[in-house]
Amino acid sequence: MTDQLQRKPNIRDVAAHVGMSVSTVSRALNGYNDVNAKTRKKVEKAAQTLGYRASFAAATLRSSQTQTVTFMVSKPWTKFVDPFFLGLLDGIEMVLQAQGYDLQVVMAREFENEIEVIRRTVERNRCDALLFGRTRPDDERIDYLQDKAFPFVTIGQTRRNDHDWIDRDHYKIARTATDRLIRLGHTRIAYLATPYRYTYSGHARDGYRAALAAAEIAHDPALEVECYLSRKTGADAMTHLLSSGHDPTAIFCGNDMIALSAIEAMRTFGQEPGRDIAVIGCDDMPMAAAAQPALTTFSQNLDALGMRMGRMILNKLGGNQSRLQELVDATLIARESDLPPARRV
Amino acid sequence: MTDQLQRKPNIRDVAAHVGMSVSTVSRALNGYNDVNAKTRKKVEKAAQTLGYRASFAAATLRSSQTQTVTFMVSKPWTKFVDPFFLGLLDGIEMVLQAQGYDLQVVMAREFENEIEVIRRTVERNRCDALLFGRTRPDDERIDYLQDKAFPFVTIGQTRRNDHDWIDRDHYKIARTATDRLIRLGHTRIAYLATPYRYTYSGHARDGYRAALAAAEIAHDPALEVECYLSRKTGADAMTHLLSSGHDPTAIFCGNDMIALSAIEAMRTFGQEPGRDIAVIGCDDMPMAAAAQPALTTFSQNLDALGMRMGRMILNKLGGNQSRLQELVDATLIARESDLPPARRV
DNA sequence: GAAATGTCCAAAAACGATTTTGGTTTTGGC
DNA sequence: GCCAAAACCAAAATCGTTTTTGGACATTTC
Repeated sequence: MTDQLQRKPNIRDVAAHVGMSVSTVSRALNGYNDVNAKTRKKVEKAAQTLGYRASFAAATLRSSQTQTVTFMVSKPWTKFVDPFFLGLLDGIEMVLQAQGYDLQVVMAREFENEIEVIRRTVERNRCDALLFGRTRPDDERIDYLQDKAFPFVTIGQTRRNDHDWIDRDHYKIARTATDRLIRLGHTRIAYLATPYRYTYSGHARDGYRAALAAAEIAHDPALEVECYLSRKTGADAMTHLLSSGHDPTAIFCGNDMIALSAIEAMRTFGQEPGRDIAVIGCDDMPMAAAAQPALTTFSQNLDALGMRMGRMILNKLGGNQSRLQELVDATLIARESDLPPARRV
Repeated sequence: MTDQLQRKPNIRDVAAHVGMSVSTVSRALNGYNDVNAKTRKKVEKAAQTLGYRASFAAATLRSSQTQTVTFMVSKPWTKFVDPFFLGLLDGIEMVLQAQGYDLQVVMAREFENEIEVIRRTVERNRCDALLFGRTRPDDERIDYLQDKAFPFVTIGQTRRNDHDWIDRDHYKIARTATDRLIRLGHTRIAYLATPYRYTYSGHARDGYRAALAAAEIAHDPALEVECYLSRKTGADAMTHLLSSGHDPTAIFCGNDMIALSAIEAMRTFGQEPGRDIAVIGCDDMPMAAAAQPALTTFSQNLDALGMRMGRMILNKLGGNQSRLQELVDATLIARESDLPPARRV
């Protein structure tokens, strides 16, 4: 039995090398406690020198555990460089790998594809748990996974909300932003919404409306405009508002992309952000700080969000049955784009 | 034999359901041609109604094929929102899935981690091929994979360059940019380099120097400054140049992040990009077009790059032994940040 | 000193597919 | 109508682990 094998060594080779049975090697390597410490050392050493690693397929087949968590990325995230994305993964990965879990990412290029990607992943048993975001009020992915009793955590809520999720508090964000604009003296405040298909967008709208109601400002439906995920969507919305005579003096935007796009459009009307129209965004993407004027927005602590999400899914995998739901606060980052209307003079 | 099974159906259930042998079902489902078309239809239908899908682990174990390609993301890409990244994956995925391959992404959070992540992935046989970028002149990942004869394609070259890669032509990019600045009348042209640890950075430097040499402009080493991957690195470099009296009238930056950061710094010296100092970047990230003044830079057609990369790896997986190496051109996007020094007056 | 309790390990049975081997039917050419 | 070739299919071997079962030995307890 030479140490130099042509083929990849398997567990039998290791067993032969140390002169013990296959089962002992397996138990030694997998940290069972009914194996002598000395034996374990010996086995580990042998595995090391032989360059042995357990076959993922074989281990999974037998134990039906993959030690892997899958994050599914949906179309909008694949197309746009959302700062949200990579920082989040970083946080998740950090937590998972400490417990010996791998993180892998798969992509769904079409909306219709999402459920199919999930099906394949679950039914072929390619991971132990799923993570994904962009939840909708009625989300068939969640129905499916609940039916299969497959562990998952989402970023974002649903109408029924009877599952595990983590979410930023968009209601509070919108409420805070709108309150602030009101306090600055604005009354014609527009809301440039992220697509309503997503649950969080509705929460933000509720926050916006609640702030108006609390200040006894009549809610003007024309000042609520739904935007989409193209680069120019904020500009379109802004152009619509300004050319239809609804002239807002302030806008709260569902995200920074919309805000920056809207700013471009308002300039073509000779309106200057932070002087003629106050602007507040959300997400604090890199461009926000660099923009002229610097954009007032809401931070998102991605590493922290990711780590919390990672801990939640580990919790699930550990067998915790209870419902896990976390609402995360964002903090306002006051910069220069939201000065009061008084400044105009 | 009821159609409603508690456990997940396996291939035996399908076989029993259609009253045929397991091997026939397998061959029918895997597209072998020695199975009657009618039989195949029947089997597929049965699989459909039973909700059967082949176990990934079992199939991989037996066939030692995963039908999966892994893209490894390295630290800098995980930390920064590099526009490079997601668009690229989109292109790769599109090509792979058409041939029935899955794309998955794994992350290496530390530099030292990269080789370990690759080892685990390869040795546990979790995929059929690897993709990764950020190659260095001497890259141990490549040594390892060549030793194992494991299929891979990189984004970027190495010193030996005896492997399959795809790369943007950074030599040409730098040459074009520097030529252009020279033609605009500049002679004190600085190069704010991406980290030299990466191969492409050296290529760009070579292009920069070649342009200077061709115009018989003496090469001033002080005008070459290496930047890193932090957000402020371009600013640091620019500050160094301006405060040490090396005053360039033009700069070519290894990427847009460096360029935009440098612009911030030059403004604190009262220097205005596109008026006092010409600036050319590279990558055309979203911020580049939106900046004031809009940044002259080089495009990168990510979908196309990704698709080409996908085709290359499929080629490899198809058994093509020949060396695959592709150099991709980028086109200059002339905007406002690189006007001639004459404009100063 | 026997019984009970632990500790450690070997043999063998899964896991669920693919692939090999070989046998039976169909087809087609003469 | 016969034979060779092609088409089709069943049985069994195999991939490399983990887990179950149970046995051997040492140590403690009565």
